[in-house]
Amino acid sequence: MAPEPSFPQQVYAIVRKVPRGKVITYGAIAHLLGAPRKARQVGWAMATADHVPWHRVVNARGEISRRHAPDAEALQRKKLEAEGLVFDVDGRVDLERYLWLPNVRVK
DNA sequence: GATCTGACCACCG
DNA sequence: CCGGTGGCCAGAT
Repeated sequence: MAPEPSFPQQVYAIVRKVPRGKVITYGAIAHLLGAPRKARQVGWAMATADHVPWHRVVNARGEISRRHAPDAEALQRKKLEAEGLVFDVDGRVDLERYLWLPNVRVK
């Protein structure tokens, strides 16, 4: 049996592929891994994640998820803005515009 | 080992 | 889009 990469590891692999100026949602990641209901585990994976562009991961509504460290929320927004993303007054981004999915290269 | 909590989402209304 | 509910699973107490 081929030792498949652990769930968190697969999550990291996807997050690392997210290009600059784009974002991905937890649900999208879980869905890509074939576990649409496992989105929560994606969050856990991110919690222990390191050396991954975690700031490019937002929730299903395009908003920055509430985290343990309040500072990180502002930091995440700052980084995304630095990559060209625009937040609305509600602190959300247009997923239709910024959501990135693998295999679907935007020209 | 039961219970609660948590970087969440899909579904329903 | 918003709010409530159920589900999933790992970590902490």
